[in-house]
Amino acid sequence: METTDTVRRGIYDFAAIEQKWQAYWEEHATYRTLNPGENGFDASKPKLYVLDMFPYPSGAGLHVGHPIGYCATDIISRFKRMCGYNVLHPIGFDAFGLPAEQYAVEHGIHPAVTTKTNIDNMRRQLKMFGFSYDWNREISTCEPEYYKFTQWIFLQLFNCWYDPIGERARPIEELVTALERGERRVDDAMQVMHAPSDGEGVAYSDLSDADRRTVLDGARLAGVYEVPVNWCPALGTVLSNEEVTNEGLSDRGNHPVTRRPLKQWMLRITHYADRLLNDLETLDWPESVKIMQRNWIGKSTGAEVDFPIASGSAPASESSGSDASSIDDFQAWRNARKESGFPVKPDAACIRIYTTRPDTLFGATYMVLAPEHPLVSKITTPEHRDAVLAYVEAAGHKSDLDRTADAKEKTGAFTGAYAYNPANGHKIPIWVADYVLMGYGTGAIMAVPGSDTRDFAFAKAFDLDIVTVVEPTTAWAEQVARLPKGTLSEIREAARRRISESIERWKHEGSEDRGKHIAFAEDYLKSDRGDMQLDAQSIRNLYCLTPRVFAVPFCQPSVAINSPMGGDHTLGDDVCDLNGRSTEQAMTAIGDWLESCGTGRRAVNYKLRDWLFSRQRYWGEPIPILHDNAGRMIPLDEADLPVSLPHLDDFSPMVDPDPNAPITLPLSKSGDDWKIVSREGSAFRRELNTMPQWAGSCWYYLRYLSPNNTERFCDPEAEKYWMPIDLYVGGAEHAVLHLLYARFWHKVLYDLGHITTPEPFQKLLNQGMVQAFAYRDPAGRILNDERVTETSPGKYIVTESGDPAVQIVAKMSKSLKNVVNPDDIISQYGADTFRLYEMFMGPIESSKPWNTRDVPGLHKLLQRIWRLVVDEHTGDISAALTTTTPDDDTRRLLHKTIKGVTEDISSMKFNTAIALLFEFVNELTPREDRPREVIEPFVLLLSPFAPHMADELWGRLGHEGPASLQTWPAYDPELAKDNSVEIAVQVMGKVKARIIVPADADDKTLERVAMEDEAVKKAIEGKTVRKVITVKGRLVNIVAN
RNA sequence: GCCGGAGUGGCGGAAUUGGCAGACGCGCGGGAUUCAAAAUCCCGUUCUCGCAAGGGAGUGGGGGUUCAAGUCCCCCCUCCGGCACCA
Repeated sequence: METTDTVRRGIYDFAAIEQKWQAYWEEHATYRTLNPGENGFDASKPKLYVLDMFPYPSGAGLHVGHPIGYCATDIISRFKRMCGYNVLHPIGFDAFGLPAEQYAVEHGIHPAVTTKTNIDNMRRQLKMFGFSYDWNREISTCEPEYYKFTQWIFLQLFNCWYDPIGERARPIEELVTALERGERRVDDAMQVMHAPSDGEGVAYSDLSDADRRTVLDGARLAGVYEVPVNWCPALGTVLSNEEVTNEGLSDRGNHPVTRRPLKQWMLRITHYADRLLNDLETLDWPESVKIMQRNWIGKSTGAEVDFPIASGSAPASESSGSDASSIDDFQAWRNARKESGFPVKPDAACIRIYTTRPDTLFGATYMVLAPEHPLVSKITTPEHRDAVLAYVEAAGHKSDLDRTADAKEKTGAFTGAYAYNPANGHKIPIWVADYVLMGYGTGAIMAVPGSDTRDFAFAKAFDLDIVTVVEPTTAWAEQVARLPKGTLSEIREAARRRISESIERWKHEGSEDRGKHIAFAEDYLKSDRGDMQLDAQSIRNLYCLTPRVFAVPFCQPSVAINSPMGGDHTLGDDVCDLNGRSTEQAMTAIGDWLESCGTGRRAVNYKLRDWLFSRQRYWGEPIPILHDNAGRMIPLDEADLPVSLPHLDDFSPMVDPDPNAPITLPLSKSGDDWKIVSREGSAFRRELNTMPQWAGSCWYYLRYLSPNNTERFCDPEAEKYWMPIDLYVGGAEHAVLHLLYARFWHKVLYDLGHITTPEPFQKLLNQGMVQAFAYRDPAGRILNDERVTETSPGKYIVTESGDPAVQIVAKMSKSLKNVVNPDDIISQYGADTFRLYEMFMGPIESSKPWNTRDVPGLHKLLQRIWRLVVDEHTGDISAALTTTTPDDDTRRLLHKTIKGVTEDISSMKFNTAIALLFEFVNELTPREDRPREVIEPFVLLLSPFAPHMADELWGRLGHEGPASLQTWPAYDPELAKDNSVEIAVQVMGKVKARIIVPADADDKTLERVAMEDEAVKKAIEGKTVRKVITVKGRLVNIVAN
């Protein structure tokens, strides 16, 4: 034992080496990055800003999934630094928000304390990996020095408005000026009219002070609105749409979420919908993330159409003043609309709908209002009132979860009221149903059951008319024809019944385009059940006649029919004839027609909702707003920032299982000295809501640029130099939340001239998840590796029972007890081994299982590299390390390795880069003579991956300073090529021989050498050579038969 | 249901974008070294038939294009992620 220790003095002591170099880097500020203007800053170098998504300081610390992205960015940073770049590579902590606070609540310690402890632990872990962060730029979002500027940005949002004409945010003062000059006016809902026509609206100067305030507050990008919000009783706070899963549970903690109307701070991200959508095109992001953002923004184009409510349907009501009006004379309404044009706000006598398929207007056979739609109570007739009220009541009580679960079953209630279809004057019933959402479009739809799946299902359930207005394509009909036989015979039978019932009426309608269908129908009735083939053409005919017999409607674009129908010619000249037009043409035609008639207009809609920005929690940024007794909101001055979070002993959220319990805010428990602000003799109350989790992370990448600037959120010179971020690496779970919010704030700051780039994150990379192996027993139970035994490679049994088990890949989870702690791995093998292992596991962007069994392989690599340089017995430089000139093959190997590693790092293929390091070591290990000329550059190649060992070896090789500050080795492209290559010779596509030829051998040489080969001769014996294909440097294929 | 991504040895994964499938690592087998073990070094390792030489099959399944397909086209299956009454 003792002898071993003394003899092997030169053993690879990773613990000592890593400690030594981490201390050195810290002492010498090796990775300190200078800003433009600082002493020693080299402006001639190109810049690179490499950013990791910063971590939440959770009590559990880092698990092995975190560092996989951090290793990747560290390798890139170190590599580019060696290539001569100024590299900005910072880190910090996302310390505010629910996870930190939940932890504090659960452990009964103040969040400020737990957060600090957790950050200290995480910082220790991060340093242990040897990442080359500039620790001078470390930030934490919960420090007042940081959130001072989070609050400052909030004030920017509060103090600006979105100008739809200039398509950018502008200071609110500029709106005041425009309003005072009369360039913009105000409508009767106190909304700014951005392009008022003559005499329209009210002049701002004519408004009272209170109204002026309402106008301005309504225009701000940050404002308070009463809206139905996601309330999570268990967390005691509201949540944004993005924080609620599609099961209606909280993103964090999986608690139920209910809807309740509350007055809340909203950020008007919807103004930026188009820019957030369009600018995605300029970004080098994974397509999947772009798609997710596009879907979330959910832009659609179509039209808004007004449907006048038919008189006689609305009851004479008790509160006549607010009652919906109605019209008696459809023609008169049309004429009036032609005069007035399409009003900005729908008048009381009509229902405004939004549709993406205005070309199907003639097929609108009924209308549906969302249960929350304000017109519901106004148009419902007395005899339907009870049923409708009951339905609306029930719909209101349904949680999101219930609504999702019942999605298949269509429910609804008839209001008793009717509206006129503006295209054909048909009187159509108005229903209430919860499949129409108040939050999208206008909260009302025209139902076109012939061309919409949901309307179709609803119409079938409630026996409403279905008219086909788009002729199905043959392709669709063929698909239907492929349905199981039973389905088809059902269609056939049902169709027969419907046709015989309706054929007389159809004839009577005298529809022109029904002529051909009627002929078909008569044939159909004459034929026997058995011999009537349901070919594609019959299916199309049947769908045009009686779509109801089908299981699903035809919803694709095609050609318009029945638009109008034969019997519709009562509308005089004002008919929009779409028949025979393609869906695309019909859209244009109906759009023009609607606009000329004043009954509709083209419109754009978004799924994106405004960002619900207040939280009823303690551990977040206070919102820098004061309230006066008149209900006015007063933004604080910049000089009053930060509004420090007051210390509270009881900071727990209000948790009441009753989803309608009145809300108490944690900050209301603070003393009056914080809550009440006196100014010039008046008392003001502080805003008691806090900002959400995401606020701090919306701009942290800007704070890194100049974290110590107390005057500004960032230094303009630094911003101009470093932005945008050249590489941003993090988990895919932030695809919409963080990445959308941050882009929004960034654009606002850009509009206001505070920063110079329209987008923050130029290139984005999602690292894959680190999973774990698990095992499934015959009963389907999932077990971890402690409970199974490997009997032979790939075969497992449950240790206890002997049952067979199969290996599967699962998420690491506390419940499975298969979470790997990086501290354990590092204490056993060192950080360099850990880094190499994580990078060697596979492509950075794909998820893959952690396998501790594989780790020693990478440790062995480092030990072998160590022994290439150091004599293990003496601790001196190995005697095999010589100053002799390397032979040609060795030099070629080095240059090939440099080329490969350089290219692989550049394209972030770290796993194959490490494979090249292995190959180099495999080749050099057995050599008695290892020229320094190849070993030294190799140590530099190792540096980004295993920085501690590289710096140590570099020193032992007799150099001053760390390897990580050296210049990246260059390669000679000529030397990186082989001079002879092995080429496969195929006969009819099968490899029959291998030949060695010069690397640059031309086609003729290849063919000649191949034909001379004995094995080839044998293979083509007795055959005629038809053709010889040669691929230089790759293969020869002889076609012979 | 819709939109993405993926399926390659016992395992993680490579494969000039149409050109020798399985680089590299793990595991496994064999050998050297050792009194022995660990460590180290060397050899082998897709499956299958065969003592061997050698043959056959093979990238989720089925079809196709091509001298040549893991890679391109059509159909299908499985897994993972996202969205989900968005009119």
